[in-house]
Amino acid sequence: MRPLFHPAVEDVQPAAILHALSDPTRAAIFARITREGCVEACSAVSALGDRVIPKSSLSSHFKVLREAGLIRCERHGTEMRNHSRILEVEARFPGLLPAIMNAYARSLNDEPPPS
Amino acid sequence: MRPLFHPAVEDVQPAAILHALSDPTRAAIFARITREGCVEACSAVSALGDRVIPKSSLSSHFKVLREAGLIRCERHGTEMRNHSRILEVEARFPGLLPAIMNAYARSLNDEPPPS
DNA sequence: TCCCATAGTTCCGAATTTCGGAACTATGGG
DNA sequence: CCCATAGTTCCGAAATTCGGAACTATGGGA
Repeated sequence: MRPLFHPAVEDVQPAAILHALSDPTRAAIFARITREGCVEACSAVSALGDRVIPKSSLSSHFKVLREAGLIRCERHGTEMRNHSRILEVEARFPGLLPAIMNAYARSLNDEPPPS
Repeated sequence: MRPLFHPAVEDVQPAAILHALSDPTRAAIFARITREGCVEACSAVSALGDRVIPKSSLSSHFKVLREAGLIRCERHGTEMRNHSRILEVEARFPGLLPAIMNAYARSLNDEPPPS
């Protein structure tokens, strides 16, 4: 397995970032990776509410985030470690990712889960 | 023709905004409406580079922007006037729209059109 | 009033994208 | 060498997007 492709930070496109984060599931995954520094792929499953996300869907979510330049993925043994590229992206597009994550946090506060 | 539906600002969702603006054409339309204050729909066609955007596509782009809460549309006679809701959205999600528009502006500077 | 031009919307089939189960591959440990 | 774990790929079904053609709404004449 050759290392996965990651775009150089100067090739990262706003459209790709917005598309990647326009999916709440991916945004939650990215938020978690950023918050925790490093997250192993499958462990993210159990953490996103109680919804079960199929492995194949998760795999493609990670691929979208990686190709958008939002995360860096490397294999360690049998597991995949995912790191946030937020600092790199922040340098290129100042304020973008914090604003997006704040917006999601805000809207989650506004609408607590329908209990 | 009854007035079009516009979401209240407190119902505006980050996912919808990111999805709407993840399309460069829509982002350009929104940027133009915001910059100029008010733009009539079809006049936006000629302004987006030299690419011809079919009327039906334009119509659905405006619809996506409107339903995401980014613009307000009202009919005046036979034409449609579109206003940016950037101030409302800014109040709810501070920094979000400026950061997105800066990011697009930045990436356009980085890659001038392939002449 | 009727007709026309302008401006947008709707309809609908084709192309593209997303979803997710099942099968497959990679890696490390007995 | 075989197995368990972790992810990826494949592929058909479902959902979205695209855009041409037909349709509708509005206002300005004649």
